[in-house]
Amino acid sequence: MKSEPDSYSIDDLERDGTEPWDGIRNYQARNMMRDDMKVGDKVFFYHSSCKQPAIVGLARIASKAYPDATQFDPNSKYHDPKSSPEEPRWVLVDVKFERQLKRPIPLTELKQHPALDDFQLNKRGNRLSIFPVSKQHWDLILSLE
DNA sequence: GCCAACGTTGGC
DNA sequence: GCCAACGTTGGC
Repeated sequence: MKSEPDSYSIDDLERDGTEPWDGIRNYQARNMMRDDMKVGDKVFFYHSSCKQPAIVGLARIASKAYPDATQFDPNSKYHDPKSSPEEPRWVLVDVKFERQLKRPIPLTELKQHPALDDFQLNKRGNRLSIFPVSKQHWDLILSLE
């Protein structure tokens, strides 16, 4: 799962412990949270749009998908006037801090491994803020730590 | 249903 | 700040 450290970093998650992952307004990402994520699933926490884009920590899914309250709040930047509590359009999951990596694994380094060519972060135009990681990729990336 | 315009993401 | 990628919007 990606996050811009300027808005929410791995340090913030460590401080907060568990955080509702609000503001996802992409149908593909929403569907993955709704259909594919299970409590206890492991998560890579990735810092995007910053000096050193990198995988920085581990987390876990801490809840099933439930409606994202910010969509009903007119004062929220995530407000969606087309959504209603009766028929919520957007959901979120809670994410629970597990640990920081011993060192951040920068995107530049991930790109150097041919075995990670088809890892989504390494693909051009990758804009999904949430995507699945295969066991092979997971194990390889963790071994770089 | 097509497609141009526009907005956003995110690496560099 | 630039630019590629790509999702969304809206006119037709």
